[in-house]
Amino acid sequence: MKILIVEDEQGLRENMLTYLSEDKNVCESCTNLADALSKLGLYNYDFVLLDIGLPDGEGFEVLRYLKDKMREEAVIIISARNSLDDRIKGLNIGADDYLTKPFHLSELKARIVAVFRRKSTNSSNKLVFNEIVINLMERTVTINETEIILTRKEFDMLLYFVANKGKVISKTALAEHLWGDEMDMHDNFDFIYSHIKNLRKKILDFTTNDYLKSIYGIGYKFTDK
Amino acid sequence: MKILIVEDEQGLRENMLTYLSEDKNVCESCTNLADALSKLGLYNYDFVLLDIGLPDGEGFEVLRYLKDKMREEAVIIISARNSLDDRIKGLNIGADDYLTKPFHLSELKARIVAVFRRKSTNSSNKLVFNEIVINLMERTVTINETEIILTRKEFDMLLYFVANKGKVISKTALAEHLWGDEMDMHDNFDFIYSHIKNLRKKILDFTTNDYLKSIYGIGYKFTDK
DNA sequence: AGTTAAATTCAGTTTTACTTCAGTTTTACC
DNA sequence: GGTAAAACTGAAGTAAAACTGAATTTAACT
Repeated sequence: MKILIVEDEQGLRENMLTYLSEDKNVCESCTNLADALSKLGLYNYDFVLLDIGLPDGEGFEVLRYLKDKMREEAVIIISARNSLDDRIKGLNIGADDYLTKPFHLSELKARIVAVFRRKSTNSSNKLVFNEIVINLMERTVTINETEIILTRKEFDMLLYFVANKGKVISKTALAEHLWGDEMDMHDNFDFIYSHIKNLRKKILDFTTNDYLKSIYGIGYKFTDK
Repeated sequence: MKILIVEDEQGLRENMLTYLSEDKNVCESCTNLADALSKLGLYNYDFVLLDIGLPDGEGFEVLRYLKDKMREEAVIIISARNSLDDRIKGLNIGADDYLTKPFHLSELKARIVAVFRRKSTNSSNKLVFNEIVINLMERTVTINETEIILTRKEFDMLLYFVANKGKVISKTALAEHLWGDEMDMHDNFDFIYSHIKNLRKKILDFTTNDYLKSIYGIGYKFTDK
């Protein structure tokens, strides 16, 4: 595989370089943001190992660049900080995994293999909204890495909401999406109230943000912010 | 949304009226060409659902009228004939969609939504007036990047004002747009005063410009400058 | 079949927006 | 400036909408 290593610490960079090269990988490295973006502009890689704290900016820029250009490179973030925010931010912008310094080179290799397998089986089809991660293939939802168990209706409901993130969804539109338009619910939204309530409860058990806002008289809105 | 239904078949007309009213639309209806033109002369609508075969003429006249006056109303033609000619003729004169009887009311609604989305996405979803940004899909209003929470009536009111930016809106026109013409408010504008007051207050909490000017004895005017 | 979970209904409660009202301020016109 | 109509204001009442917990019905899975 062709791997780009973006890391300013000389020792770590050279260790990764030699260690990964032993496994028949083609490795290149650079020490700052500008060089990384320039290299990515010239070549395609299979993997980018990305330090966040770089001398000329944050590694997130690379992620944004790749996401913006719809590039296929797998990215593993390598960061000194172990904050949840950075981890989630990285995964949000499209990173595939996250590694905190210090780490064993063997762990790095294991993660590369794992990410590669996940990407090639194409089951990494996930939607990320802050601490909420929705895996479409597995039909699972995790919040802060703990899975919440949703029923069919709850999951479909959540999907419809996130598919229309930010937009206001009327209760009738919701009903039509979930039950089809044959359903006549003359002014009876009890079951919607019920499902909304249950979905909200499950979400609020693991995060304090209210993602599902009510718009009085209009409907509901799923929001990121 | 404010919808005008032009349909001479009593059953169908009443069905559409009740069905669409359920979705918080303000609906009015008439049964012939003359009334339709008269109503369009008096009020603005968001949508016109237009039957072609009317007792006193062809619905195409309405389309010509709207086109001639450069009106913004979206038009969905409803016709018993399924001839390609009519369809083409209608779309040529400026109809946005075409529906052949008989049809399901759910299909009508789906088309209304689709036409509305097409119309609104074509003309950049967001309305911007200096520091005020109105997002129709999200049903949000931000002033200097902070969101202000508006109720239904406040939001609809604001929309009506900005749609008629610079023009003076009489209180009766405002009342008719927001409540439909069934509402009789014999010289009692208390609720308008109330809503205006609340809307103004919310706006003035975040900007010092008075966008909503009162024209004594006449009405109100939303202005940019 | 029987068991469990999910979907829906129900009745009672809380919340919210809309309207009304009474009192005050502003405006146009004499 | 005085006056009456028009416009505004804060607060209170009211009905609709939304929410809730639990009960019931329905569907799903051995």
